[in-house]
Amino acid sequence: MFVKIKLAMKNLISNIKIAVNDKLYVKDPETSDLGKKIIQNSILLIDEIGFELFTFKKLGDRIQSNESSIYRYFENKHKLLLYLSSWYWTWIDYNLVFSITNINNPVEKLEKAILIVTQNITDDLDTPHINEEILNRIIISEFTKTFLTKEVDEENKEGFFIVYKRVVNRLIDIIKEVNPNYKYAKSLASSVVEGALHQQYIKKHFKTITNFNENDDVTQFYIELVKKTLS
Amino acid sequence: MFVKIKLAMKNLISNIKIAVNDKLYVKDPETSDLGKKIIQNSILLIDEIGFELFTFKKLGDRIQSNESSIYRYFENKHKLLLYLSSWYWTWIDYNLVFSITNINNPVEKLEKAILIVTQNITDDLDTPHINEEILNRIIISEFTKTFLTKEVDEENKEGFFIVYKRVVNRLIDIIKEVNPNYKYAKSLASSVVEGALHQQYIKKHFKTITNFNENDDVTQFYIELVKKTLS
DNA sequence: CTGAATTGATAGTAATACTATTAATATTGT
DNA sequence: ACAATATTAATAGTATTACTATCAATTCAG
Repeated sequence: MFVKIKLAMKNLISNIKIAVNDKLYVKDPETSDLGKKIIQNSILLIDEIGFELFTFKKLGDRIQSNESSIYRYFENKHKLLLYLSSWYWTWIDYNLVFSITNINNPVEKLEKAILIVTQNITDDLDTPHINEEILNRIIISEFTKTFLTKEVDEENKEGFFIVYKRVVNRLIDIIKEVNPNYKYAKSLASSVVEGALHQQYIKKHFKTITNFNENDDVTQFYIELVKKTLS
Repeated sequence: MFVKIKLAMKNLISNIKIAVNDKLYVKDPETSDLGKKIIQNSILLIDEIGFELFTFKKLGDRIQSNESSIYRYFENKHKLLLYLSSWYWTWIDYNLVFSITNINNPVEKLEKAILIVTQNITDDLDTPHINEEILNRIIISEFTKTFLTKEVDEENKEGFFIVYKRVVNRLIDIIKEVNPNYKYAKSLASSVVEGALHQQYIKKHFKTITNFNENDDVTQFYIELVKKTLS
């Protein structure tokens, strides 16, 4: 029965187009083949060579298209990364909402929510042109850079980070449900979401300062940490 | 008596040159006036315009020196940022070690250590050409970028991040002293050090997902979190 | 006070991050 | 089926960046 409901939800999600803030693109990449190719291959190329070395020229070469055509979809690579990030957090948000629907026990809800934001991601086959596992790797190594810029405040006002903050706010609400008297619900929630990305990064690159191996989930660490902090 | 010892230590620190991994520079900037000017003004300029827009040309203009002269000290701006970061973490490490010397109670040690890595920094007058308050702002907004690159693993092997990891390791040791049975000492310590930077950033830029105002210390949040987690 | 080291000035290169223009191709509406 | 329109491709061009190389000027040290 539970499985059936989950499948029904999954079907639902596969028909919902993930809507991204329209200030992030010049032309919506979801509306054309070239657009989808840009999204799909930018994810692969950024994963391969990193965001710093990624250019629209290289992407054009890879998809046998022209640099200038890519500029018709995105103003610059920073906006493209913001687009990919918004897409990712929207997808996480859907998963979060679905995973806690119909669950009434706050602690159970908390555990499910933490799982969603901390677990290792595998590809979601409902989105053929986007590989979530690879997108997750990009988020782990590149997302932080989207807001560590001189333009944060303007871009924040334009709503480029709302989806990310929405995910954090869902966690905040659940934390408050579990313990309405806890003083630092906001900081705890934002710590978990950002911290999970950092732990996933260092388990690959700074192995001496983490207790996890590359394939481990960091989930248990965060569930224990949050539950103890709220007790 | 305690104050006297602290002052004696402070005098000690003022005579100890903060040594930075010599692979990070071409010529040691501490050995010349121009070198010190480069350090001093790179901190100010990066703080003003951000690391992305910072160039050696602009720095040269500012210190009435030449771009090519700056290249005689640092290979590129990335190495310069790594230098500043190493300097910062070495300075934090000194402060950490001094603040816990002669303290035997592990919990007290823990609280002092967390204070050092989470508190708002003010200028240390023992280092005339380096303004720690501003350097701290740079670390908050730029340090994470030093390791979120495709070259992390090589640079990590070259030891560019040892001082940072040394600070984390000091915390790990103290955490283990407080609770030798806790399974995630490493991840907890690295979470606190990186998390504190993130909380300090968002209290300025993403105010809705933190419980702190710009001038608040995030220390209390972390002390409570760690103590509860270890209990 | 002379030779070595340091710094400054200038020039040059390849790559990046675009903009502009025009041509080629595909799509659509009637 | 065909003209109008939209989309994409190709090419060229610009300012800036991130350097390297060379040589002249200055400083410093024995």
